[in-house]
Amino acid sequence: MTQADPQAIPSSAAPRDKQRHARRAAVNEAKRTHILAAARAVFQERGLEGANLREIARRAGYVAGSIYSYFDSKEAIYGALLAESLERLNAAVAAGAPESRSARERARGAARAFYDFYATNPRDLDLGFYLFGGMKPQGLTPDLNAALNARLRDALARFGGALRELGMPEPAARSEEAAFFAHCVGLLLLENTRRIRMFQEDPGKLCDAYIERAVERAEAGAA
Amino acid sequence: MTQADPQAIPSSAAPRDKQRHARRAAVNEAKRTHILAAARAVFQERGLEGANLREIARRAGYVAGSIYSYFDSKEAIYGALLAESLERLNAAVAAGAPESRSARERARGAARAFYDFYATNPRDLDLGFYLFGGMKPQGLTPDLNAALNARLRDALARFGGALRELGMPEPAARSEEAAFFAHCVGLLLLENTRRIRMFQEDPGKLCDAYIERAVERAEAGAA
Amino acid sequence: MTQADPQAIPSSAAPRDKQRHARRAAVNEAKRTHILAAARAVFQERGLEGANLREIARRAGYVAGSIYSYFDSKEAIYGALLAESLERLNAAVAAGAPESRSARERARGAARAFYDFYATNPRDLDLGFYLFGGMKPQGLTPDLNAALNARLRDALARFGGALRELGMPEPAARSEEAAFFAHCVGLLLLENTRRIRMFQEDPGKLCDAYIERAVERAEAGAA
Amino acid sequence: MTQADPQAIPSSAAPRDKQRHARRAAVNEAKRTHILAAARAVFQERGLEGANLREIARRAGYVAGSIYSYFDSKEAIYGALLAESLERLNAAVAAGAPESRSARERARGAARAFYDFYATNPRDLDLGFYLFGGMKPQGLTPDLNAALNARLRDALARFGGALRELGMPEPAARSEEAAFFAHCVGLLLLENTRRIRMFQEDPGKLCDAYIERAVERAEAGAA
DNA sequence: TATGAATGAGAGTTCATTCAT
DNA sequence: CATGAATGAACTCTCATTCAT
Repeated sequence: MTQADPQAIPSSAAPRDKQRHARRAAVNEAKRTHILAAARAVFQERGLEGANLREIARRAGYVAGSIYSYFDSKEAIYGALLAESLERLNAAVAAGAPESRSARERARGAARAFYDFYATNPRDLDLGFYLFGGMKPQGLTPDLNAALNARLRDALARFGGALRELGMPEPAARSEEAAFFAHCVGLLLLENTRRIRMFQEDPGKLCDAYIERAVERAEAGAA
Repeated sequence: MTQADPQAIPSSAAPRDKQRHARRAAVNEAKRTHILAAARAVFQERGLEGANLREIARRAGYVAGSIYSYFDSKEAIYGALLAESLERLNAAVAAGAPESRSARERARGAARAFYDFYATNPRDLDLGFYLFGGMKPQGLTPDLNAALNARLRDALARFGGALRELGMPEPAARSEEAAFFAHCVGLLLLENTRRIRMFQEDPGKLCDAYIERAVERAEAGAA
Repeated sequence: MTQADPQAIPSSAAPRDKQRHARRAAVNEAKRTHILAAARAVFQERGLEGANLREIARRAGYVAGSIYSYFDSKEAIYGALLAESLERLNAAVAAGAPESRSARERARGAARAFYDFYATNPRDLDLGFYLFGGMKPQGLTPDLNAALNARLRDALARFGGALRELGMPEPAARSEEAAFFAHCVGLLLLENTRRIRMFQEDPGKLCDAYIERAVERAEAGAA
Repeated sequence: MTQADPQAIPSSAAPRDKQRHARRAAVNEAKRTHILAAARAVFQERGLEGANLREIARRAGYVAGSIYSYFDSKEAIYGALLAESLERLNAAVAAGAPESRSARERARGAARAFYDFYATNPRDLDLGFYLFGGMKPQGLTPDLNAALNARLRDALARFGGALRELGMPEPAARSEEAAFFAHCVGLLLLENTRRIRMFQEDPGKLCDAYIERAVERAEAGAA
């Protein structure tokens, strides 16, 4: 409104602009985070199919159209949600494999934390697969995609690194990261779709058994 | 009109009705199959989310409403499609593990055929998980659900049976069926979502490696 | 921005919000009324069966989906229309039986106004009977139903009250309200369906005759 | 098909054609009646809104399209159904007012039978009003309309005639037929729409009271 | 910034009716 | 005569998105 004279307070004008900009960015980021929290809550309750912008906005205290000030599209919300989900995943895995433990314990802890994260938050898994499967181009740009992939690898690297420390040679360790990820995903899908019931198996125990075998192979130093 | 002597041409009057009825039933079945083929094609191109009745009907040469002469609802089409998919799966697995081969070969053949079936027809996998996850009650009745589960287990039993023959004890063999299924599903999802690229791994080779380890464990007679 | 001193301009800040809110509510109400008017027009031309949301919306200058910003469902429009219709009925009956007149005149005036209202607005009658007959639960909640019933009774009570003043004993007066309502409805239906033509009678005169007899009975103090 | 030589059997050819034609007409009529019975049953169970051709046909042992061999349209079925309904009404009224009784008894009996017919068969009333209100042109031709009106008047004439015998002068008696009809219709509608509940009155008793007053007026020889 | 009004496309489903067989 | 397949229009309702204010 009132245009401040830049010459009146010469040494503080630029910083003031910067400060204002920074504050605005911070506020904006906070609101985005708030909307994402609402979106996550909606997904948790209704799933991906049942979620819609109106409901997400309502939870965040907005009206549907207002969301577009913060996100370009519904798909963009999904993308942001996934990014944030992967941060939580990394935090969980890091917490499950403290540096203070032995390599064996870190391998087990990281792997189990990875599995538990998605077992406890099944909607995060839905989200990931929905997005990678069907998201529209503007929702998941190559850049974002690469960033998300990187964060997922980071999480798995905690497990892979421990296996390497235990003695697993290089090509095998990398393969094992992928294989373990696949195994988890499969088990989680079986659980989420209640498909596991038909086998009368406990997916958590199957995961533990898989982890144990991988650790054994690492210790044996073989592929 | 001309009253046919029932004894003169014994197998004519009633059979003619039967024949007509049979032909009608055959034609009807063919049309259902044709519609299902159209539905499968639509799924292949658009995925489950993008598919809609109008498009399915259009592909089959119908108008949307006409589909309801053959299927009670959209979900019923999905159910039929899944049932048929599982039949093809069983056929593929059976073909991949002929009785003439050794148990080891049958284990490998069945497992690999299972994986290849879904690797070659990724939409069949989508279908299965969509349906078991989100299908409406009237589309997937408990009866149908049980039947579908049974067919899936049939397919996996070829693998599990061979492992048992190789010496894998009981609780382990059953667990392995579930674990192998989960591993396949995970790998396939990684592949379908192009997520596997980030690991620069070949999912087929990862599957083979998994199978090989399972066969070794079976031959070692351990869990 | 400019922090207004609450004491300086006492009736400005909060009231401005209130005013805006009030104006918005008024505009909203006006639009609802406008849609209801369109709906009433459609009913008048096409009847209840022929009416559909698209047409109602089109008349109101909207697209079908837009109506849902103002009404939850088609049935809700009907409900609102009926409520509003009953208000007009009460106003008409009240105008037809001013307090300044004698009881006899008020009985005649109220009864005749009741009849005339529906004779002049035949679709209001259709509406009432359609709704009470076939409306879906969410369209006519028990609460709304009770409220509507009450308003109808209010209108009839003007007639019944005057009869009581004229000397009609209690159980008879209440019965007469129902009987008169029935008589009106019957005559109106005969007129609306052009069925009255076959009797070559004037329904208005038949109504007057009925009213006259009721008034006489009231004055005779008998049932 | 084979054209019979009219000269070969001179005295029987024409009659034979007539007989065949008559038999065909009879069969046709029987089938129409059968379909109407099915339609009536469907209406009784589902009401006019819930009824549809497929269901009517199904009940009659036909397929929807087959109905068009016997009726030009759905509306034509309704028209025929109403015609038949009026026949049953006349039969009921005649039975309720035997010639052997006194004029007073016949007046009461005819009126009450009229009311009871529709009170017992509410769908017949729906039918009548639906048709006269909204039926498409081809469903209710002027001829049919006139015929239906005539049969309705026949039924009411039993009541009006008895009033005349009791001493009601001409213009009044005719008016009373219309007025009584209107009163019945109103009461029946109140009952069918459960609207009568709000008055806590018994519609049958209200009808009796109305009849009694009409009879009294007839005996008093006044309008 | 946030609103709320409005849109337009599209969804699944129902139904009376037609017509070749 | 009866069928069954097929049609096309119509229905209510949902939703992401846009835009003036």
